Amino acid sequence: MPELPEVQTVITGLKKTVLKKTFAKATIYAPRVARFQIKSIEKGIKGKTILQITRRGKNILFELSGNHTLLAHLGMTGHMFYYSKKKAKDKHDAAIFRFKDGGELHFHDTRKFGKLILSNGKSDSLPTEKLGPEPLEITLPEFIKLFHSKKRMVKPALLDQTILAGLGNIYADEALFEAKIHPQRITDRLSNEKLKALHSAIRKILQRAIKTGGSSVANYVDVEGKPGHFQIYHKVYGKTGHACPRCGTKIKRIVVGQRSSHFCPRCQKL
DNA sequence: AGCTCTTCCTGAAAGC
DNA sequence: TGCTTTCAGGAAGAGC
Repeated sequence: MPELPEVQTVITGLKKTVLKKTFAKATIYAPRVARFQIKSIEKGIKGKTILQITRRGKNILFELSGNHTLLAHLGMTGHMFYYSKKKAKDKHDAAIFRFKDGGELHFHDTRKFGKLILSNGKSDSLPTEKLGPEPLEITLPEFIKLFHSKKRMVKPALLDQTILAGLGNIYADEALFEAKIHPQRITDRLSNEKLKALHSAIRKILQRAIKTGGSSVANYVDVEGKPGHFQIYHKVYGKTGHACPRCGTKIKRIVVGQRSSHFCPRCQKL
C-alpha cells in the first residue's frame, strides 16, 4: 500500500526513466481510474513533454509542457512500471503511456483504486488543493497548533489527508508506537510534549522509509522492479500477538475508524 | 465538526 | 481437497 515513502520512491524511479520524455500515445483501460475522462486524457496528453515530476501527499504530479499537470494516485495497489520497449498489456494495467522514443509506462492497478487526472493548468482543479501540509515540512509549532485545533481520535486524524498529507495505515501505526500514543487518544488533549514526540516520530519513520526505498508489505515494487526493504523495520503494523520490541507485551489489534490499528497496550496507554 | 457505515475492487487467507 | 466467505485498505460520500 503506497504511502508517502513508497510514492517518493516511485518518483525517484520515474525521474530516472521518463523525465523529459514526450508522450506519443495514451490508452486508458480502466475507465474508473481515469474518472471516465478517457478521451480527454488520451487526447490531452499526446505530444506533451514531462518537464518535472513531483509529489504532493501520496499523489504523483507530472508537470507537462503546455502548462498541464497529470496527477497519478496509486490507491491501494497501484504501480508504475517502465519498459524501454513495447510490452504487452497486463490484465491489470489501468493505463499504458507510450513515449516518442518507444518506451512505455504502464500504470498497473489490480484493485483499480488508483486515480489519473489531467488538469489544464488550473491547479485548483486538482484534488491536491484540499490536502493538508506535508508531514516532512510542517514545523513543530504548526503541528501542535494543527492537532490542538481538532477534537478527534489521533489515528483517524493522521489518516485524514486534509489534515496531514501522506500517511497511511502502516506509518500511522508505526509513528504512534514510536511516540507512545494510544490510537484513540483525542488530539486536542495531547500534551505539547506528546505532540512533539509524534512530530519527530513521523519525521524519523518517513525519512528512514524513504532512505530504504519504501515498504514491501504489499509486494511493493519500484519502477524498475526492485522491492523496498522497510518491512523489516515494522514494529507493530501486522504484528498482532508478537512481543512489543520495547517491553515484550503482546501487540494488540483493534479497529479505530473502520481501520485496523496495531499498538502496544502497555507502551501506548489510553 | 466528527463519527460510523458503505462502496469501489481483487486476491489472499481463513473457515467449513 | 475444494468451495465459500471474509478481510485488507485509500478515498469519497451518505447519514446522523
